[in-house]
Amino acid sequence: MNLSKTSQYAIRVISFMAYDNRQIYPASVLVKKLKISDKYLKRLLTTLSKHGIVRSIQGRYGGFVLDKKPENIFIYDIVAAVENIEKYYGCILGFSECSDENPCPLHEKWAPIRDELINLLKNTSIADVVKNPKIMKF
Amino acid sequence: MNLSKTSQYAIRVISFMAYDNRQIYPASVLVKKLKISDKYLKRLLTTLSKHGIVRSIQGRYGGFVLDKKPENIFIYDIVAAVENIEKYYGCILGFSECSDENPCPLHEKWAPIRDELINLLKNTSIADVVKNPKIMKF
DNA sequence: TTCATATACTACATTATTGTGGTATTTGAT
DNA sequence: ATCAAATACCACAATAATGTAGTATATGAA
Repeated sequence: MNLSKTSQYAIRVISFMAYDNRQIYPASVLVKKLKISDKYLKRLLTTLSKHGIVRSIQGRYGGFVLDKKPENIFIYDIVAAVENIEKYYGCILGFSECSDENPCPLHEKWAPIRDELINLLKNTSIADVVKNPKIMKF
Repeated sequence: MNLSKTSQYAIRVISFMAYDNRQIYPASVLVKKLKISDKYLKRLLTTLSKHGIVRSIQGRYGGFVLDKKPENIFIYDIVAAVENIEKYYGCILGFSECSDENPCPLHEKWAPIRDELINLLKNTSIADVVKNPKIMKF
């Protein structure tokens, strides 16, 4: 019951870049700092650039930069960029036809919790995350 | 953000058995009723019997019976029987060292939601589920 | 005792996620 | 123009979850 590893990686990278903002980071530096598998992180950064969350600068002295202010990048956007966000709206028992109108037996209990989670993702920006980065060891 | 398919299967089977309690169901009947892959469901039922949630009766005219009253079987027990329940207690950002004392940046917001979910699983019995089985098409 | 029909077990197949390797392409500094 | 150093791309490897096949074993009814 958590975000995918890919989402977690993405949040950590973006957070690191936000922590010391407006600087160009080559992927190699991010790999070393965050200890995420080299090729996987590079691919992830390309994905994030295609979704307008980072900007990629090719060629020598290139790298990646945040494309928005940390206050305007929300966890939800990052998760939606790297995995299928629909998953987070699904029925906890897996009934595709489950809805407010046609609820599964757990719907009334689960839906509010699910909504809280989605609101958490939607309302939490990378700026919020970076306010207390202690555990992230930047 | 939902239970694993295996957990969902398990809940549906147990719910079906609770809906018409104290009857012996051969796996073949459960497979047909619930449209879950034959061998996968049989293996799942064996797992559930090893965890004392159902009782298996071998040989001709055998099958599976609930081993407790539906009021005493909780979603949490079923999930814990078929997947690693620790997963549900984990940090949303994946930090293994994240805790109340050493929180990740999302911990304060996430922990209460996570606790609500766990309470939902712990406090909801199969009897509760079966009260409104409409969507389950029993 | 035999037999039909049930569960138990073992190994393999498929799929999705995560991780790796090699090469092509881009581009600023020289 | 060339080169170093960066991203982009493509194909494959490893792992975990889910699904399938075949066989062994159990047991009540006849």
